[in-house]
Amino acid sequence: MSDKPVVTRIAPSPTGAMHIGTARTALFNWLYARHTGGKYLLRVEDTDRERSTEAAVQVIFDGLSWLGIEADETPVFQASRADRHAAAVAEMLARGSAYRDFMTPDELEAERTAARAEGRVVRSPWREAAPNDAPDRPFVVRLKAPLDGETVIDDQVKGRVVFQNKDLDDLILLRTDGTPTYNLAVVVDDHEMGVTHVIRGDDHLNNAARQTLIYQGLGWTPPVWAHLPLIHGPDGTKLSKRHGAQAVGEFADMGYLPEAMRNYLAKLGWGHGDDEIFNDEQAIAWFDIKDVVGAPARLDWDKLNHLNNHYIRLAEPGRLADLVAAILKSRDWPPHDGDLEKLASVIPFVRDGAKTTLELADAVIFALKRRPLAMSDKGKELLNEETRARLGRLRDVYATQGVWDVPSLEAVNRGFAESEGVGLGKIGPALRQVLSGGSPAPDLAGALVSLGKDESLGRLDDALSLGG
RNA sequence: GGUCCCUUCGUCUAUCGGUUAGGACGCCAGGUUUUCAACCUGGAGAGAGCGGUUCAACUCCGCUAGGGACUGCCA
Repeated sequence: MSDKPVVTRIAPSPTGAMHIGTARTALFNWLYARHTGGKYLLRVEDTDRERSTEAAVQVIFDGLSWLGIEADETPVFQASRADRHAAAVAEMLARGSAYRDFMTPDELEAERTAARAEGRVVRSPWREAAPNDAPDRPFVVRLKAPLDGETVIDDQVKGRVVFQNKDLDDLILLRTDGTPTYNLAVVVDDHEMGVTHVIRGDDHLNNAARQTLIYQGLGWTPPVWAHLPLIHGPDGTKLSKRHGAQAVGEFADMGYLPEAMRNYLAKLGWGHGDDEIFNDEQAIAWFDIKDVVGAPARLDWDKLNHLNNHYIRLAEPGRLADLVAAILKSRDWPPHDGDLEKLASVIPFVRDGAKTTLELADAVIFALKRRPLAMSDKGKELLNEETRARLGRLRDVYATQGVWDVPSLEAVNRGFAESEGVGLGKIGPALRQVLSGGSPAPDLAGALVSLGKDESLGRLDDALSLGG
């Protein structure tokens, strides 16, 4: 709220996969920090020891670095800060803004039922108990929240949200085993990490009010809040596995480029006028939390594909070659010497129609095939006597062709068809089969160029000698 | 049940009370064409409903309906 430098953070919990919504939240935090010249931090919320695993932590690191949004400082692990959390609770106890609650699980359950029936919030009888009434049994520490008045969240996305304090319960700060709960840990960590802007999913909007009370109980100033709507599946329900993908890693495996994801995710819930395609510099220059849309957005595969295609067409062929090679390897495609170079030279001819690098991998196979190519049934059908003779003459034309590029070969093909007195339609399909062996391939000239003169002539010779 | 959030073309969105409600993806039609794409041109397509405030409402307010979140000693 002041002119302090902005500090944002992403605080995922390592529970197995990193949801794409978490990735977008990270993106927005990153964009806002960059936009304001502030810092963007990462904190791993691993206080749930049962679910947190090292592998799950790695998933978060991998997902974030794949997306290209690196934190400005080394990650903080929440579990390692337990002593700080405990100290904060001790402070609250001392200040009288927290109390020990000795309710048994059964009593709590009964109170919960009663409270719900009466349409009110759970209240503990220990809230006003004298300190020396303390029985000798396990207890939790609860926030002693105000019973009346209101708590206002001046949210940057949702606007002014007012909560009646009577509707806010005394949340648990420390569990029976002395470990801190999420709401306490978040407040303590955010405060001590110097976080100025908490930008997170709007499933936390209610928590913001209660966390504000904790800030007050500690005598601290709450951060600026910004609650982002969630990302839904194409059908408007919560995004889940059955929508095709949910985790960041899955998008990577499906052949999406990180810059395409960044552009697409940025456009989900935020926008800058009519701009659809923009790079990181533009996004950083334009981004402001205040422009984030308050309503949930649905994941639109068509649009993601469109953007991914755009970025595939922009990418360095060498980089795409590496990506495609990795995909082919995972399909047990045996690599040969020079394949990587071949890929880089072929990719420019086949990338226009590729929505993902998976499709790019499909599109490139025709060029990697080794002679002699197996002829498809369709190819055999097309190669009748007449066509065979014609391709023979075309082969001789190619043999004398010096400049082997797209414009020249297009001219050659047209000229040849003319000299034969037929349309290209009489030649193209058969030639395509001969060159590609029935695999998807670019247009004729593109196929010839990406194959190279020697390979093209070789494949022609193979086909023409077949059944002589 | 209680508290809170959300609601413009199929989808993502623009619109700071006055616009023929704009763009993008997708869709449809046509063009180009040797396949599939890509590409070019054109087209259809929206303010959830009902009240109110105002000279004027998609925009402000209220109600209803429909989605969603929270209501855990999970985060």
